[in-house]
Amino acid sequence: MNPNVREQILTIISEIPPGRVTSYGRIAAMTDGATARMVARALRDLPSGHGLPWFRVVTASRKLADHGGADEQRNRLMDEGVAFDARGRIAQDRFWP
DNA sequence: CGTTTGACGCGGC
DNA sequence: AGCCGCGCCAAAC
Repeated sequence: MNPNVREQILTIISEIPPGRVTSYGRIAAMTDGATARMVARALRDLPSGHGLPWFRVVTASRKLADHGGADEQRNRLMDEGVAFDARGRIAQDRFWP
C-alpha cells in the first residue's frame, strides 16, 4: 500500500476527539484515494503499543467492526461516554465530521 | 500470474 | 429495517 496514504489514515484517526467516533468510509474519503478496506487493513497492521485511538473507528452502520478486540473497543468507548443502544449501535451525533 | 481473503460500504430487495 | 450480493484493492498463497 502507498505509505503516504497510510500516513494520512493514521493522522486522521489520531485527531478524532475523545467521546466521538467516525467510520472507515469517512476516514477513507478524507484521504487521497484510500478505500474503507484499506483503512481496516491499516488498523489491523498497527503494532501493539501505538498511541492511536483505534477504538474510535466504527462501521458506517454505527456498529463495531467484527474483529478480536471488539469487546475492548466497546469498553474503551463507554469509558469516554459513548452510549450504545440495545442493538449495539451508536447515536449518529457521535460521529466526528 | 490467477485466486482468495478480509477491523468495509452501498444499492437492491 | 435487515439481509444479500457485488465492488473495492493490497496482500498472502
